[in-house]
Amino acid sequence: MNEGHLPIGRFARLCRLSVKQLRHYDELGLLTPAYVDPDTGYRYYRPGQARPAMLIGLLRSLDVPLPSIGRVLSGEADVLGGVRDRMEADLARRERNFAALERILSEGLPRPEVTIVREPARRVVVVRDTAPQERIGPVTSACVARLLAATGAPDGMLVGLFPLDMAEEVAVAVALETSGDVPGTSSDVLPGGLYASATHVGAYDQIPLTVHALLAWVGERGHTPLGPLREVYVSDPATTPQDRLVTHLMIKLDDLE
Amino acid sequence: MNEGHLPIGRFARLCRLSVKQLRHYDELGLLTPAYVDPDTGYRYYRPGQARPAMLIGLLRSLDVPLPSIGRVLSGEADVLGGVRDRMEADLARRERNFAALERILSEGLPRPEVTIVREPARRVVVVRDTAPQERIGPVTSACVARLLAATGAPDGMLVGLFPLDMAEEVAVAVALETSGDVPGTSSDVLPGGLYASATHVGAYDQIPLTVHALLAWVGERGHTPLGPLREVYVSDPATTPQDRLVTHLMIKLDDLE
DNA sequence: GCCGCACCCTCCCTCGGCGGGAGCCGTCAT
DNA sequence: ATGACGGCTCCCGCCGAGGGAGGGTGCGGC
Repeated sequence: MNEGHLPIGRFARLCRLSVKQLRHYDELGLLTPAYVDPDTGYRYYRPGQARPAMLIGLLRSLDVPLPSIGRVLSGEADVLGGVRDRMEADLARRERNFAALERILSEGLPRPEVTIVREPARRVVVVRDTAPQERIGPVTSACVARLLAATGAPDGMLVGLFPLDMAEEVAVAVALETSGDVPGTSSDVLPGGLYASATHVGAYDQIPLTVHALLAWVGERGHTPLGPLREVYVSDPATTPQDRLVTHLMIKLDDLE
Repeated sequence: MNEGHLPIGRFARLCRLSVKQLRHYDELGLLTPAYVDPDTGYRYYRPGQARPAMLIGLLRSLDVPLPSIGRVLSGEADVLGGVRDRMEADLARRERNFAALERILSEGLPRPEVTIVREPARRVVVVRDTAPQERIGPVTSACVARLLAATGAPDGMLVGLFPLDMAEEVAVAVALETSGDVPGTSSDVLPGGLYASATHVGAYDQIPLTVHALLAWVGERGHTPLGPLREVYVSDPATTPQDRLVTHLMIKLDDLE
C-alpha cells in the first residue's frame, strides 16, 4: 500500500503544482488521489498520476478553464476546439481594445465637435441581420454588399443602424436612400427630426470612442437619446486608408424644449 | 435642489450603465452622486456627471481596471501608459497560448521519445541574466549574442539553462562548451551524470509543451528532476524556419537505483 | 517513550467586477 | 389610498487560486 505512494507535498513538487492546486483539483474531481487515508484524510498519489497532473498544469498555463480540462481528461472530444474558438474571439476583442487604448494615448480622448442638425425623413431600402458583438464588423460589411448588389450603384447616402444597448445579439441594419422600390429588399422610412451629430475619423473598430463622446455630449445636456444610432459611411473603405475613414454618427434627440 | 437631479435608474439609462455598476462606482469613490438624500439614502445625479460616468464605461469596455480608471479620473498622469504596457504583455502571452493550443489541436499532445543519456561534465563559458517570464525569449537571444560576440565562432554545443520553478523573475544562462578560458566571461562546469532527454521540434515559444512531456515522463517513473533544465540549441534560428527548429531538452536525474 | 519539526487536514477570507435576488421602504400617478 | 415602480442594503455566486488560522500526523533523533 505504501509502495510508491507520495504525500501531497512531494507529489506537488514532482508536478510543479501547488498543494492548494492539487487539493482544488481533487475537490473538483479532476484528479483524485490514488489513496486517501480514511482516518486522517491524508491524500496519497502515485507517480503514474504525474502525467494527468502535469497535463492539467500545461492546459492551465494555456488559460484553458478547469471545467474544460475536466472534460478533456474524461476523454470528451472537441473540447479544445471550442476553447480555441473562444480564445480566438477573446484575443480579437483584446486586440481591438489595445488599439483603441493606443489611439487614446496618442491622440487623447476623442472630443469631436457635436452639432444639432434637422434631418428630413428619408425613404430607404434596408437589409437587416443580427450578429454577436464581436462579429458586427463583418456582418455589417456583408449587409452592405447585399444591399449594393440589390440596388446596383448607390444613389444616396449609406447608413448603418445599430441599437444603443449592446446586448449579446445585436440587430444590424444597413440602409440606402432611394427614390423608388427595389425588388428583393424591404423599404422603410428613417424618421426625421433633430439629431445630434458628430464625425468620426478613423478605423470602424474605433467608432465606439466617438459614440461615447457623442452620447456624453447628449447626456450632459440632459437629453435622452432615442432609437438606433445612425452611422453615415462617407468614405469608401476600399480606397481609403483605415485611419482616414470618415463616418458621421447621429442620434435622434427627444423633445428639445 | 430638484432641478435636473436624476435618480439612479434614469441616470443609468442615460449613461448606458447598470444601476449595480453606478452603486459600485459610488462605493469605490469613482463617481459620487451629486446629492444623496440623508434620510432615504437615495442617490441623485446631475446630467453633467454623464461625461465622467461614460468615461468609466468607455475605459471599462477597453478592459481598463477600475482602480486605474480612478487614477485617470483624479487627474493622475501616465496611468493609461502603464495599463497599455500591461495589456500588451498580456496580449503577447495570450497569443503564445493560442498558438500552443492550435499546435496541440493539429498535432495532438507532444509525446516525444525520452531517453536516458550519460553526459560528461562539460567545461563552458557562461553568460547570465534575469528576465520576467514573458521576456525570456528576447533576453535569451541577447545572452546568446553576447556569448558569441565574446567567443568568436562557436566551437561546441550551445546550451540554455533555465530553473524549473518559473518564478516572477527567471535566472537565464547561456553556455558554450569550450576548451579554454575566454576573457570577459565567467567559466563554469556543467555537471555530468544521467540525464533524461527529449527532442523538441518547433518554435521556441512552444518548448514548454515538450518540457511538460519530458517532466511527465520523469515524474511517472518516480524520479525527481534536479537542477536547471538544459536546452541544447541544435538549429540555427537564422536559417531554419520556426516550425523546424530542433532543440534537445535535458534534465538531470536523481539517483537511478 | 517522548520531543520537535515538517507536513497534512479543513475552513474561511481575499481578489475583480459585477449579476441575481431577498426583504424592505420611498415616490408618484391615479 | 393604492398599486406599480423604483430605490435601498445585504448576501451569494462566478473563477482559480493564494493566504492564513487552528489543529492533527508522520517520522527522525534522543
